[in-house]
Amino acid sequence: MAVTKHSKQRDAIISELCQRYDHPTAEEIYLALKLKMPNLSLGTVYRNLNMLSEDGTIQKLSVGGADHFDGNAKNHYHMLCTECKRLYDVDYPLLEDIEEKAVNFVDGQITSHTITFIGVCNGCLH
Amino acid sequence: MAVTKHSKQRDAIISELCQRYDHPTAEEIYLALKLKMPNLSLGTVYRNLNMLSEDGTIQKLSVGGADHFDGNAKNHYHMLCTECKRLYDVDYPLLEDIEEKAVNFVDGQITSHTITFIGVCNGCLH
DNA sequence: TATAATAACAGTAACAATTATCATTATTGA
DNA sequence: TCAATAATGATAATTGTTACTGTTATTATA
Repeated sequence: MAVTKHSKQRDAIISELCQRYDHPTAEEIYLALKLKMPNLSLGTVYRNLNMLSEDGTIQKLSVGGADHFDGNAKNHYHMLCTECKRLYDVDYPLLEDIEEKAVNFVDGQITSHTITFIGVCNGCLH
Repeated sequence: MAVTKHSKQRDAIISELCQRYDHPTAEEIYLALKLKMPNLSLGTVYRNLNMLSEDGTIQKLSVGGADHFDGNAKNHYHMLCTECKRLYDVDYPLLEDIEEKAVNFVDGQITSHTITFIGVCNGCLH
């Protein structure tokens, strides 16, 4: 079902997600908001994150383990640290033409693409 | 723990995975092999797939929902159909230098990268 | 080729992440 | 203001995966 009505919970979820750059999981958002909205429900967080990512308002990132969410809906790339499992933004310039080029290697239509770099972050190297 | 001894189950799992190009989930491999090995255990399939992917013998692909596995351990790209959720190989040429270039945008070391095209496959378009 | 050490197994329980259900509450348009 | 219904909270159910345990199979060595 598409997003139609407003709700304080949804606004809080979006606001929380857009204020942070650590690509939290549903539970991490839930725990953060629970402090200010003690009777927020985890199901509500999941429901909203899924609706919003289907809307294209936010992004869902699946990299193994729990799903992460990104308040920045514009396509950009990520790095996954194999040690701490954290996801970082990578400001590598968008490969504008990669989708058109890839069409030649694909039986179907391409609507977007993701790039994830795998490695170890500086925090974990030291 | 690393792979040391041999087993018929492990050989069957590798063989099954290398014979097919549909990047099956653990359960799909289990169901396929169960026909010939009726007392194969799902836990054995998971255990072996995880060990083998840590070894670098195979690849684990996390794209949301259940993990998929790829018998081709060489880096290559994939396309995810948003309709049928199937994963396809994309023979797009490897971006050989993208990791070196990305280092400038990352706080850490990069060991590999993945690219996933998102779209709708021909089967689902018709 | 027997044997001892132990990796790998099957079966099952436990766990974690996510989704579904349902009665109640909040939002919205008329 | 009120009716329609989207959204919520609480909880149950489901799904995907891992951990545990006693047994079996593999392997190296005698």
